Amino acid sequence: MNRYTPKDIENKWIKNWEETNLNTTKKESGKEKFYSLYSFPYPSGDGLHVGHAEGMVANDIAARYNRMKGKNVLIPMGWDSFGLPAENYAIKTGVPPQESTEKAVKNFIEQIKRLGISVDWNLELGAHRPDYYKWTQWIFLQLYKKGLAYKKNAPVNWCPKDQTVLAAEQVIDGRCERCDTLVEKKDMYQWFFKITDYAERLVKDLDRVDWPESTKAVQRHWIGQSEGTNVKFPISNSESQIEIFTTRIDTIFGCTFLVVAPEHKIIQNLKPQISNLQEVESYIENARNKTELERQSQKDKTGVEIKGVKAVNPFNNEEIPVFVADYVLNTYGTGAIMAVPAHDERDGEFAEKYGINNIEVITAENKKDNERLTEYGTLINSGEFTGLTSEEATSKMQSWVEEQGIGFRKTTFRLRDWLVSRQRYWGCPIPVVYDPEGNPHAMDEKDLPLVLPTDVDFKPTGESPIKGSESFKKLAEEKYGKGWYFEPDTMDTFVDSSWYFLRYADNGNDNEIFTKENVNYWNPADLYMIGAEHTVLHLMYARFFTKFLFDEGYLTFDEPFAKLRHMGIISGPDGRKMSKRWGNVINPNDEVEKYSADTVRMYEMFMGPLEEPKPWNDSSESGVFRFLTRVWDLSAKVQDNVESSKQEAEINKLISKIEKDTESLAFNTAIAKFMEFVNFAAKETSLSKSVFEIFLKLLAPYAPFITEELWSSFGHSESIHLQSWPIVDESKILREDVNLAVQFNGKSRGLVVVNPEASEEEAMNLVKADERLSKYITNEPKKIVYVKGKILNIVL
RNA sequence: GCUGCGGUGGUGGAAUGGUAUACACGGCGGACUUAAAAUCCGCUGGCCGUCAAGGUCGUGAGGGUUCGACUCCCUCCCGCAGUACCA
Repeated sequence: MNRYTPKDIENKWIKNWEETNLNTTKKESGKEKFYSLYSFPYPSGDGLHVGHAEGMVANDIAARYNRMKGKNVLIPMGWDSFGLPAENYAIKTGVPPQESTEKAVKNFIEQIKRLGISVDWNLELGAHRPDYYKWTQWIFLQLYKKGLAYKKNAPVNWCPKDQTVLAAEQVIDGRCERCDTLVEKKDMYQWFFKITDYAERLVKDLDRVDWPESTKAVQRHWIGQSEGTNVKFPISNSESQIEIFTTRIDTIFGCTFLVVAPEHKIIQNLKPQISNLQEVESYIENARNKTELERQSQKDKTGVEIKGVKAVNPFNNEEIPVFVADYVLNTYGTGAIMAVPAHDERDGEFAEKYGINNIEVITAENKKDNERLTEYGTLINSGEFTGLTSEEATSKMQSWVEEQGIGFRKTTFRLRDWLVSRQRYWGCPIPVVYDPEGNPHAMDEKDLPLVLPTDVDFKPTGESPIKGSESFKKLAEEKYGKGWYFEPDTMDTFVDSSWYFLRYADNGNDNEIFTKENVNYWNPADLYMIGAEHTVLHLMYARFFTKFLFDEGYLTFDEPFAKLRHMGIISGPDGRKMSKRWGNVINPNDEVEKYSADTVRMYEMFMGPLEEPKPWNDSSESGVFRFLTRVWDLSAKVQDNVESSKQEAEINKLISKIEKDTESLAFNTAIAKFMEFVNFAAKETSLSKSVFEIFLKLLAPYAPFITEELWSSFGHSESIHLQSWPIVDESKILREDVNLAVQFNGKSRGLVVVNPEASEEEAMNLVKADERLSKYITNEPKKIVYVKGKILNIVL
């Protein structure tokens, strides 16, 4: 028998599979479909990392398994290829992003092929290619038509280093998620998508998808649905009112002041009444200049009373002061709150500082003195509502404000509209043109794509580099007339990745974004593998787009990812996060060179549960290589006519184990079971060919190369990957005697070997006959618990 | 603080009500070899005990439910991740 030489074997089969179009997507009638989707990777110049490999291999095992199970399988790949790294590289080196991106893509494709991922490369797409972004622009136009894409002047998050605005979701702890620079607030005229229209559905429909609970929880939290009440408080001596939002209307008798956000428009309306206008205005000016981080991290609450203005509590007609304070956010609720210092931590803290009084209106049985009760309880000091529970009072008070016409029940969300403009070059151009007066006009669909110009200077200036493009200017004037110009901003790259999964099956279709037939056949994805870092942004935006296209009648489903799993983050061998800084980065292609692609695939799956974080361990990896070598060596023992009921039994048991584990993505335990089988088979003097061939089929999704080579060495001309998944033959599984654990009072004392169908009496007789066990029987058993084939517990 | 996940040998982990530690790594001992590598075989949770038979403890801690608990329930501790003035 020759030795296992993976490099030659693997390269041979990569070529062979390509030549025979093995991975071409098939859509045969009468078959179920399986869509195995890997999240749109950014084609970085550094190449594939172990996390990519982990997710892609999981997708590939699922794809190959389902193919053998007789399904039509789609496993595509594309590139989230717009974005800052390529542009920054261009600024540094002058290499156009088009060029560096295509180079990186080429490298990615080679690496993915080398891992044996059965991607259909005919369907490969890239966000940066005009044949793709034509349709990104098309979606923009559809949103625009429905009023869901709009332009407004708003204070936005501005990253001074990247020289662009950021979405709320891209600001982490007041810093730019990409470069960690402190984000500034800036008023700008920008494009938004009205994702807030979908807030309720985005929360509710999470109940329908098979996703990790943690990911759903993060999305729910981000969207932040709260049930509450809007109530209008009249202003004394004025027509104006301040509308507040509260989730605790039951505490309204304890409201001793109102607070409005510094940006609240009511302040402008009340100006003539304000006696300390200068103080109020300087506070507002001050708050405006604070960065997001400064506002968040200040420990003390600050604020100023708006003197000369009093609000009236509609429940008890008492006059209360009004403050402006930046702990109230203009972007949430109505931008104004009723403050109840006795039952809210924040209001309490503020009231203490500014000497405002406290009225307790809620009590509970076990409440201590001086304790601030923030939970529900029973109402006190609340007029006719006194004595009611918080729940009862909430419902009565809501009815009352509705009757009075001064308020209503309201569901409020934390989610804000999605700011999509970016003042950068390497992104999808926004398909909008301005007339000489500066009014925006949507482009006509037939004029798409609006192609990114190449005559630009990449240096960032705070405005899009596209502004300087002569060709862009010329194109606009030729098409629309003198003085017309294109929108120079590009779209957030998250727009590109919000719909790519819908395009694969129709990639290259220049007439429409996709055919309904294809898109609704393959989608939603049956397995979406994506890093755990993408829990809010991409997933929420993609769900929004899908729901929009569903509403527009293009899709028959409104959740894009039926089943989603994260791959656990792999840390370095030292247990630290892989980073160039620590020199602990494992490059999957180096590992392929060192051992084989099959080894890297199986090791990454064997490390631990797919979703758990886990450290890389070089010597464990060599254990997987050892396993594959043992598989290879086993083939030398294979003979045509070996009759072994034991081997038949073992392989049939293995079929159902591997099937169960593969379906539940428990790849680590599946591999352990392969190893157990090999440990068994290695002890046999000869191995039945039919048994070994079943083994190879089971292993094929995991280790596609070695199995293909051995399969072909047995004289098969058709690929192992085109074979059907083996079917368990129950009759071959031996009803062997089993070890029955024997316990006394729940303590294990030994075992007896019995037929799994043995009666309790038979089992007891065996125990009595066994000296080492019978010695424990000191008196008549009080109770005997017998579970066939598992346990015999004798209670004394 | 809140939300979610987790805590099992020297290490990665297995077992979701039934012999805790499968599988693998590492370690120890042995075979083969001039030697090494590779390969193969055996042992490998702690403690007591003659390396025996056997006993005993043991899944973060403490309680509970059960014939029986890593698994279910309660209280608490610790770690990781996300999030944070959201009214």
